[in-house]
Amino acid sequence: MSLKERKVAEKKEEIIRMAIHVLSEKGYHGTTMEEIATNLLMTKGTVYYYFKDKQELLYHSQIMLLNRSLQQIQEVKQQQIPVEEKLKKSIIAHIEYLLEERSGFELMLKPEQIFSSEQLAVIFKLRDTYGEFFDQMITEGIEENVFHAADVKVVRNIILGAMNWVTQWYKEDGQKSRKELAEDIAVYLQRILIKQEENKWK
Amino acid sequence: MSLKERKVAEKKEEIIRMAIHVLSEKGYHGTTMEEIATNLLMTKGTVYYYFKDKQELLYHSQIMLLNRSLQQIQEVKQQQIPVEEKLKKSIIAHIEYLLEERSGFELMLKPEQIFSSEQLAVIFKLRDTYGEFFDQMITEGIEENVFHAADVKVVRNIILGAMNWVTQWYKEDGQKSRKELAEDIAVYLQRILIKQEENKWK
DNA sequence: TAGAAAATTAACTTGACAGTAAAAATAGGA
DNA sequence: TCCTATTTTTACTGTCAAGTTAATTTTCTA
Repeated sequence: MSLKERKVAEKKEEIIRMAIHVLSEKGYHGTTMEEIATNLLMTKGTVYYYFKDKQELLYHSQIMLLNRSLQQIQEVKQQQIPVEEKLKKSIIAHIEYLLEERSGFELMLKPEQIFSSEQLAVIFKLRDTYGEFFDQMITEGIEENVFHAADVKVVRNIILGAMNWVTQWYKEDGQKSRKELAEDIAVYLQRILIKQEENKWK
Repeated sequence: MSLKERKVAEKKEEIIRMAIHVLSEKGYHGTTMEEIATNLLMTKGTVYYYFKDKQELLYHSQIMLLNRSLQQIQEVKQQQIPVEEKLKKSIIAHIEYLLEERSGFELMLKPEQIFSSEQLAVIFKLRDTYGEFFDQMITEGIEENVFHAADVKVVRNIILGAMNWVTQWYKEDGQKSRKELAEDIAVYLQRILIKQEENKWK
């Protein structure tokens, strides 16, 4: 029983991964169920055996991506390091993950066009939880007087925007590795918040 | 003759504007020519009379948006003000325009999925020109020693990303007006580059 | 190893939408 | 007012992809 269930789950995951892959290249409407299936050497019917319809498949793709992101940031959060370090690590982790999946994320842009309101509720909840992690870090930094006071929500979204935009312009051409890029961006974004060294001399 | 031509041009523009509007809500594949037409109280056939096909219509939508952006930033560029002010004004203008059209821009995200390579070349050229304005300001600021040295390309894209992301999260609910929001974001983004006041006291 | 349950396929239906073409309406000048 | 250009509509075709269904194959178990 559990074995069989695991097999089904595995298959589902396989399909979801491919869906993420294809969807990211062609967008929701540009992707056909047939194409997803063919890429996995199966037929459309099989995909429909595991997923009710295209929407549901895409929905699960989003959930998987979001959950993995959440897991990552949760790990960072638990570490016993200064808050500015946490923020930096979170930014780096986010960008690296984004570039790895360079993709699925891109269809997160207009979910209202696609999902049912129940599905949207779940997606937005997860997104929000993710965003709140950043809020917490920012607030913490402000309270500890490491960061400038700021409109937390605005700053959070500046950071998210700058990070998520990376897929739009970064080319994997060797100029800068993903890691280097992520670190650079983290440093620049930190500047928005961190109080300068100079203050310590006053 | 010229009068007739102007009439045609006006009609085309009317269609383009509606196309931008509908496309922005539903995305490229989610938008039908019929819908664009119906919204303008005309029939699909009329739209095809003015535009060869859907792709061409969308293409012209993009060009219009980009050209208007360019015009705006060019105006800012010509002003005789300090470079950090120029940057700030450019950011504010960009965000305000973005929120006004809250829309058409969103389909700029994956143009490769839609346009022919000739069309793409034009679009990318315009985009690039736009980006270069920011590069110039950043470089200028660094040379004048007003800004920190930085990887210009990375910083430019952080700024663009943070700005363009606004459509994803800003709600027109009165908490903050567009103008206030734009100004706040400009201030935060400036911090990435501007050398702090404190330096003057060293 | 028989036979049921699960998984897969092939062939089909359906609907939607891009694009077309010819007819109809509207204008504007002679 | 008639005639020609332009503009608009109507009704159509063709295609493509989502989703279905029944038949077939595979897998598992008693």
